[in-house]
Amino acid sequence: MEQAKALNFMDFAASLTDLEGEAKEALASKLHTKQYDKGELILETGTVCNRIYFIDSGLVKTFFYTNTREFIMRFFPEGKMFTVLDSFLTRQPSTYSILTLESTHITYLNHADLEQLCARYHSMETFFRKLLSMAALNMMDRIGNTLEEKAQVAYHRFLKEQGKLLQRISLADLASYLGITQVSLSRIRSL
Amino acid sequence: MEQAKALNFMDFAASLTDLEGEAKEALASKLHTKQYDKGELILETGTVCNRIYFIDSGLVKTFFYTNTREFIMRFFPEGKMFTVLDSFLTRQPSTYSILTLESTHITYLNHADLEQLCARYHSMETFFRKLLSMAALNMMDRIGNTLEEKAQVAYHRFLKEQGKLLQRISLADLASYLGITQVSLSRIRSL
DNA sequence: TAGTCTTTTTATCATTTGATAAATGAGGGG
DNA sequence: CCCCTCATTTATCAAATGATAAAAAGACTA
Repeated sequence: MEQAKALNFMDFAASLTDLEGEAKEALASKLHTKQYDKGELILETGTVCNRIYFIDSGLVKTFFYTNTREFIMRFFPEGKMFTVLDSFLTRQPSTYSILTLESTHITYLNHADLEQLCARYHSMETFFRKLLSMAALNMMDRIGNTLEEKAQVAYHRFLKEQGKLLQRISLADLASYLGITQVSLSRIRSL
Repeated sequence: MEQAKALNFMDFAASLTDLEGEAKEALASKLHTKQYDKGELILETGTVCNRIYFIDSGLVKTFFYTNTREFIMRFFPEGKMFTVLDSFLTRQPSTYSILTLESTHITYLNHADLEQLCARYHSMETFFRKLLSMAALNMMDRIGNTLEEKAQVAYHRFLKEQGKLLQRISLADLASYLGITQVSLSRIRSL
């Protein structure tokens, strides 16, 4: 169920479901693109997330703040789809923000358009269902890991599973992804 | 998006989507029921989870082991649907087990039947999509909380949000849900 | 009621992590 | 090449949690 390496939104969709010609055209006609510089906010806390994004190139993080610290839900590099799922589904203001960690080019689809496409084309609903399945699986994994692991184990797991990303994110960001402080991560790395 | 209080599988499905008569009949014809005593395993680690469950009455936990401890993913009381999502979707052996904490009556649907229903009826696909949405939202919530919270805060949040359940589960189970030891939980409660 | 088993609490000590501050390192612009 | 800024590491101390053992409290049965 790992998402295939897709170059763009349409390929990605096709890798999940066979979209018949008509659905495919309808989907393509609803897509938009946008370019962000490094360090730009794609979505800000308190805003409803109206879009589902595909990353053509670049890297983003989804995160939230508490009183004292920042916590990162996930990183998304090129070839992945993402959104702030709770806000996107419930239409409520998001507690998460999205920030680009690199110059990033995205393709997106609006919530209303997706709903309409799902209502009209069974195959689009299948696509969306599989997308949600992947999202749910990823999150389930993350819960299990977060519950189970000491920071040290979590760090090494990250190295193994997403080591490539380490070249592209700061240690501060990795720490807040792991749920620890940057100082604590530095300590772990030195062992 | 909170699941409405449903008395049975069919009502639950209807609360999420309008199933047309034919789909409704097809679904109803695929449902099975089963009764478990308290403390019975509904699913054991290493087995593929082939079913999606609705709890007519009772209470279960989904959990996994590490070398040293047990961790609980979630509790599910009557009126809720659940499955071991990763195994159910990927068809791989589950790392989670399901155990009844009370005498429990369930209604279930097999994976193959669900797939078939989804392929045949657009409305069933919508139902499944919404089900996955709810599951994903719940898990997202849990990640955020797990990342963010100190055990003490997590305990009080649980009291507030699911306090009723506390009457029905052991403190040991609550501890492993919160990701701490039972001794640690006892300490927190005494503050 | 006494006895037994389970659950919960208390106590002690070692380990992990957070908070804070300071030192070191790396990169960029004058 | 020097200065500035930002990222990372190191050091110190306090707080939270885990591991272990033992005591206390409850639940159930004979």
